[in-house]
Amino acid sequence: MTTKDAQRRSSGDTVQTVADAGASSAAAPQRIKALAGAVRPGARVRPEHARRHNRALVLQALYRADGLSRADLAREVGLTRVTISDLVSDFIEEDLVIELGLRPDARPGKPATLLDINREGFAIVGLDLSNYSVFRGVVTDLDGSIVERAEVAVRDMTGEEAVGAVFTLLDDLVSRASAPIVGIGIGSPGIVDLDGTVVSAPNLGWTDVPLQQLVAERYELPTQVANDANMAAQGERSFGGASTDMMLVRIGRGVGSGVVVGGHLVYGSSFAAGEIGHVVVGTDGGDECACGKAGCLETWLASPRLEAAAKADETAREATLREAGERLGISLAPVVAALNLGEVVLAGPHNLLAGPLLEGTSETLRSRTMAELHGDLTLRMTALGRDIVVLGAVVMVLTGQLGVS
Amino acid sequence: MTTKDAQRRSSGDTVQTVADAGASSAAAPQRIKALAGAVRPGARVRPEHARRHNRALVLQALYRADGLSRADLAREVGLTRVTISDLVSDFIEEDLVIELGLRPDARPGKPATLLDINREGFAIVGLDLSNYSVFRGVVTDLDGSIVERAEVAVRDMTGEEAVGAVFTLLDDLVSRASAPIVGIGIGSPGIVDLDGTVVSAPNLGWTDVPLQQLVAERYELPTQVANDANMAAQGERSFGGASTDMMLVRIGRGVGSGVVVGGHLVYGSSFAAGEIGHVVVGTDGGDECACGKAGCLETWLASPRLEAAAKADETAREATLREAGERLGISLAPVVAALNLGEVVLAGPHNLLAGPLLEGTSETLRSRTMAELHGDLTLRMTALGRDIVVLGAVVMVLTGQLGVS
DNA sequence: GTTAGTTAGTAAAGGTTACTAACGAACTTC
DNA sequence: GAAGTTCGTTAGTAACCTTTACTAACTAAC
Repeated sequence: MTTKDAQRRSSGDTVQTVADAGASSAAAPQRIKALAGAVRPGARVRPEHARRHNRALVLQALYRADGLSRADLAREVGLTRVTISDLVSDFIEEDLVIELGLRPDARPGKPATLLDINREGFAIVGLDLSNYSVFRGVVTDLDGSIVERAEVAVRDMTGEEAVGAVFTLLDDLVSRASAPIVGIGIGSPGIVDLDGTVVSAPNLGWTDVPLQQLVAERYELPTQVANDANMAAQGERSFGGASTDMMLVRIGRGVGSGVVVGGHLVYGSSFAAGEIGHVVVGTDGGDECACGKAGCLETWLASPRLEAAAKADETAREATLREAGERLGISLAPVVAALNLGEVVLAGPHNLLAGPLLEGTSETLRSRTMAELHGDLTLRMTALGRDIVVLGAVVMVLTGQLGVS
Repeated sequence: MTTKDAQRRSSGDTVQTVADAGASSAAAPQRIKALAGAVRPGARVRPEHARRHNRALVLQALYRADGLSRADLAREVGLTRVTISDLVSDFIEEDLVIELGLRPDARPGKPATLLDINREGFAIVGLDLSNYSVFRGVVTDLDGSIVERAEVAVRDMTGEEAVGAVFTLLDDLVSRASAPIVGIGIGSPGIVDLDGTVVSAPNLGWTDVPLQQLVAERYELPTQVANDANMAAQGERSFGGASTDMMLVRIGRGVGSGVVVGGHLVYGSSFAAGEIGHVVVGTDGGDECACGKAGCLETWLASPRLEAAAKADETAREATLREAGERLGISLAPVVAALNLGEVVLAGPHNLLAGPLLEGTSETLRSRTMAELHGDLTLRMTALGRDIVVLGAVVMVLTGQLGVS
């Protein structure tokens, strides 16, 4: 098996991230090679690429429904029992899959050996840099269950110093992980390109910061950096059970969103997809915005305004929140129609969003689109709360390294 | 080679369409098996699936840049010269690729044998059912050059009768094709699902008409049926050189669009993506629409209104057209921002759209989004004119059967 | 004119992958 | 206890792409 491993490892493409999982962890029984070097779209397929794809399918099936046997997997994935056995034996050798024992059912035939992903045997580190006063981070297992938390205050930090804060936070979390780390996911504000370079994040004073590369090299771990709202959308997709055509709208100091089409995140022609905060809403003016225009979505929805309104009397509070919701509905209606979205999810301060605002958005969306044409549209709050970005970061790592989501 | 061929042909998945290309044409030297039975996403990869993928890559490279040698292909695609030679020899046997002769250059080394797709050796049939008074059809070669045209009047035809008109048109075109037909593409109005069933097309009185299946069985040819605006977007992508993140807006009796994200057409959660005609625009009312709402995009932009305005005096004409354009811009702005589109293309009556309307849309889009954030946005008319839908249908066939676009 | 170096394309051999066929193991049902 | 069923493995095969090595055909330079 040693030669086989060496060959498999040496072959293949350059990967976005530098190192493989487990390299920095003594506890790792074997490297995880599940998707190390994913098949790039549009590239040729060699036998080992096919193998990787099939490995991902098996992991995905195991991840979704635990307690499957090899024979179950064969039926589910469409490969033969022989091939599945071969793939599973690889996984078991890497400690990525474990045998749970015999299936307890009373059925004819030899009892099946149930398998599961070794969900607690590996860790993932997720970071959320979107809050202006604090960077938050977590360590989770493969299920996304949070096992460690950490924060570092960053108020007014910018540039190199902010990068240093990321390292401080990661140093802490990585040292506290008790299982081999599969990878690091980081949700950053601003425009982030496909290589995980933060093209522009004004609040952090970052311009063309190759954060993904910096982190990957420092920790020798596969790293994914992406926009915070996009990561939140990923998190909602996997852990919030959102549909394959959905939009996640984050409302906080600003307004951002992540758009998922056909199960895939949309990046856009210059990696700025989801940046809807400075779209002008309606044809009747509005407050002046920091960007120079008037009536931007952010002027209606940014949390300072909503919080101020919330402190007013009950009637004014409700009116302001409902109007904000209506404005959101007005600007989302064309997007919902054009993409035929099945679901729109809001994330942000629950006390501000969950009441009249959500209702206003919902009613406006319905009254401004053709519901009968586009089928049912679900509008709801996320159930993931504050952890939505870090969980999204975890999903990005799971997807990138194991092909699982 | 015979056993090999037989095996390759017998294996494989069920295909959306029933028959392979060339089955009904005596002139076909061999079946085209380029992509017959495309790899479904999420399904396991067997060796032959990988082969199909690589075949598509080679064809794609040849399609885009003609005059490539086997060695060029090897460099381009990333496979070895040996493998490329093997793939190319298959293509040549199928008559899908031809040798052009030696490269004329004066370079060191053995002169290369240039290859090209046999662009004139096969035909594709494309139909456009979106006009309310006439079904249009064409026969093209693999380049999309139109070699035959046909029409059939369908004013007030609905239901079975309209299906009959499709058959009449196809009978004519199929009989006039002088080369083996690779497949049939049909752009239909209304909601069309992934199987090519017209879920709903009110103008034609169609509900759940399995048009793709009907045509595929009748002509024993691979068939693709999709929404007309979506097909137009495909046509603009391939033959109009549009970018990978774009939107094509068709303005005629109604307003429809096709959205392309990351190079892929968006279908939406209930196959109604692009249906933006009945989105309410602005917050200042508008004319009543047949759908019951007021101020729908169609009330501002549908061609009867524009034509009426065009007959008025010059000042009123320009004002109406510009206002219509502005309304389009208002409703597109959120979509452009959310998806970070690089390009928006208009298709429809040139005399109505190309002037003040386009300008109004362009200015409105710029003034209501953050151009500096989203990079340059191109807004333009299509150069494909009336043929945009039939050409899109041709692209769908090319993509579906040869993996080329 | 000869030699060296380069490029194109082919041939043979080898490794990986997943398949089919067949079998033993372990259980239920009659 | 015999028969049937299901699980997982073993053995052998087909398909695919690779590496290595070769010939053919050209340019460049001495």
